[in-house]
Amino acid sequence: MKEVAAVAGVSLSTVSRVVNHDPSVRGELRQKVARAVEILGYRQNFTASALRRADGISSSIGLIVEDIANPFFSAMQRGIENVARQRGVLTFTGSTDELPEREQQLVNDFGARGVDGLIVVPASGDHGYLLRDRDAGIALVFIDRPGRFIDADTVLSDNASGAYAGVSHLIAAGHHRIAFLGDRGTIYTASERLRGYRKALADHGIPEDPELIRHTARPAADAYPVTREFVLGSNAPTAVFSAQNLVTVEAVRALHDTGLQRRVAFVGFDDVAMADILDPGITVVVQDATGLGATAAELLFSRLEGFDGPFQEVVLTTSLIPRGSGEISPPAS
Amino acid sequence: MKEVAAVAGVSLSTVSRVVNHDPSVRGELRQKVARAVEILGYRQNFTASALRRADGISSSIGLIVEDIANPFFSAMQRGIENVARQRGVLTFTGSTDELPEREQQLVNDFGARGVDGLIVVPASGDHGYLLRDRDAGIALVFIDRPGRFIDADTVLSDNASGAYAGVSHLIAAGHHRIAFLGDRGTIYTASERLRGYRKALADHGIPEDPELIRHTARPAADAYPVTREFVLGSNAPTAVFSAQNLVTVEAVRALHDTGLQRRVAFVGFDDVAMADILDPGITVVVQDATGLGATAAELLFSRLEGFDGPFQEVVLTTSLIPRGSGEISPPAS
DNA sequence: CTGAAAGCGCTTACAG
DNA sequence: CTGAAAGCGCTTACAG
Repeated sequence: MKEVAAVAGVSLSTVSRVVNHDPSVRGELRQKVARAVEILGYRQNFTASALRRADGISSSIGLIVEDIANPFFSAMQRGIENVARQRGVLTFTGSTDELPEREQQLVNDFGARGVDGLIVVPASGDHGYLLRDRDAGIALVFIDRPGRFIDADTVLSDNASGAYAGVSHLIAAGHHRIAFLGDRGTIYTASERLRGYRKALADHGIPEDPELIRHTARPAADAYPVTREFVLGSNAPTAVFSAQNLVTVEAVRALHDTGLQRRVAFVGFDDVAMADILDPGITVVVQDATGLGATAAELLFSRLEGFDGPFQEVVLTTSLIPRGSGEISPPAS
Repeated sequence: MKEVAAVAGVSLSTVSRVVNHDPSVRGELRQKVARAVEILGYRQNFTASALRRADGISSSIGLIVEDIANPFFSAMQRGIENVARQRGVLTFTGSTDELPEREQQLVNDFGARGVDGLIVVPASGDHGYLLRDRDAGIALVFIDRPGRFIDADTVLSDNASGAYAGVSHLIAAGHHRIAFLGDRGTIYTASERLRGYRKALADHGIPEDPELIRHTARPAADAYPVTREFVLGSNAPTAVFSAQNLVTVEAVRALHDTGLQRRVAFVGFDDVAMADILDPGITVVVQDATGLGATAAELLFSRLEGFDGPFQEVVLTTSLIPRGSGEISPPAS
C-alpha cells in the first residue's frame, strides 16, 4: 500500500479510502490510485485491515465436523459455502474424528486466526468451554447435534421422528423383530434415532429385545460383522433398521453377501449413493445435509449481523423414501 | 496481551517471549505470565503475530476444488487435512463449479487472507494469473489436473493409463463396440481418459466410432439419458466405459432401469459407494483421492519449508477392480 | 535475562 | 476532499 501511495503520488489515507470505496475521494485521484494498484498488482492485506478496523471482522468462519470425508458432512460444508459466499466469507474446515480434544484444538486454532463464527458438529463431552469464545465475540451454531452445557443456536434433523417413521414403516409391513444398528451410542444422533426406534416399538405394543440393539464403535469396520451375526443367529430379526449412512453401506453389504437381501427387510437413516439402484432398492429416511449447512450459516450470519434474540433450535424434517427393501414382508411363520 | 502484561507485572516483550516459548525467560516470570494467561483466558492473535513476524507465515492454506460436495474432492480434502494438521496448518476450502472467474475470486480471497499456499484443482482456462501470487510468495500445487500456461508442482492420477486398462479389460472380454461417456470434454481428466480409451482401441486394432463418444455438460443430469440413448439405439454398444464417478452413478442407473445391466458390460473410472454390492458389481478403475490430497500437501509444505528444486509432477497409479460388470461377454452375434 | 521502542499493513478520527 | 498521526495486537533488534 505504501508503494501504491508512492506511485500514485498520494497519501496512504487516500489509497486506503480508494481501496475501500470511500466515495469522498475525487475521481481524478481515484483514477491515479487505481492505475498504481493495477501496475503493482496490489492486493489488500485483509487481515491487517481487520486488525485496525473498528468492526474487526475477518470475514472467515470455522467449520468443525466429525470427518469431512463422509459425504454427509461434505454436503453440509457445501451448504455453508453457498450462503457464506454471498457475503464474501471464507470457511476453514477441520475434522475431529469424534475426539473432544481435537475439537478443542480446532476451536483454539480457528479462534487464533480470528474467525467471526464457528459452526460445529459437537463431539461428545462438555462444550461449556465455548462460552469463553462466545464472550470473546465469536458467534456459534451447533449443527447435526446440540452442544452440552451451553445454550446456543442449533440446527438439527428430525432424528427421532425420522427413525420413528422408518421403524413404523417396517412394523406396518408386519415386522416385530426389528434390529437397531447404530454408530456410537454416545453420539446424539445415534441416541435420538434409538429413541425413535423405541417409541415406534412401544407405540405398536412390541416389546423391546435388548439383544437386537447394537451400537458400533467404528461403523465402517463393525457394522458388517454385527449384521451377519444378527441375521445368521438363532433368533434372527426379520428386519434391520440402520441409523447412519456408513452403517447402512456395511449392513447392506452383509445382507447381500449372505444372500438375505430379499428376505430381511431393511431401512436406513440417511441416503447413500446408488441405494436406489440396488435390488431391492434401499428404503431410506433422508435428511437434507445441504439444508442443514445452509440453515446453520444463515443463523450464524444473523447473529453476526446483530440479531440478539433468544437462541433458536431449528429442526429440519426428514422423509421416508420407499424403494423396496423396507417393504419386504416377514416370512410366514 | 497488554492485559496479561499488566496482570503479570511484566513487559509486553516478556509476555510475547513466554507465549512463543522463548527459553531465555526466567522460570519465575514464565510462571507469572502463565498464571495471568490462565486467569484472563488469553489467546494469541495469530494473524497479528504473522503481520509482525519475520517469516510472515499464517499457517493457513487454501484449497480450491470443483465441488466439495463430490465425495472424490472431500476425500482429497481429508488427505490434505491429515498432513496439514501435523504442521498446525489450517485449510480454507472453496468450490468453483468449474467457473474460471470463481476460481480467480477464490485465489484472490485466499490471498487477501494471507494463506501461505494454495492447492488447486484448476478449472479450465489460463492459469498464468497465478504467477503473480507465486511471486508474492504463495506456494502453489495443482491437483487432479495441471494448470495451463504456468509451471508448478502437480499431482495427478494416472488417468490415461487407468482408462487404457479399463477399456483393454473390456476388449479382452471380447467387446469391440465400446461407448465412452465422460464429463465435460474441456476438463483435463476427461480428455486424458478419452486419450486412454482411444489408445486402447487403436492398440487392439479397433476402429473408433465417433458416435460412441459422448461428453456430458452436466454429468448428474445428462449421463442418464445419454446412456439410455446409447443402449437402446439401433447400433448399440456392447460395453460402456464411464470416465467419472457422477457419470457412473447415472449410467449404471440407466442400465438397471432398462434391464440391461447383465447384457451391457460396464467399467467406470473412480469408485462409488456400494458399487461392489450391486448385481453385477461395478468394475472400476480406482484412484486414491486421499493420497492425491496428502501428496499435494507434502509437496506444498516442502516448498514452504524451502525446497527450491525444479517443479515436480507426481503421478499416482490407479488400479482396476473387477467386480462383474466389466467381465460380461458381448452377445454372440 | 528484561524492557522500551520501532514497526508489520492497515484504518480512522482529526485538522486543514 | 486530503494528509499526518495514532494505534490495532503483536515481534524483535537494541540497549542495559
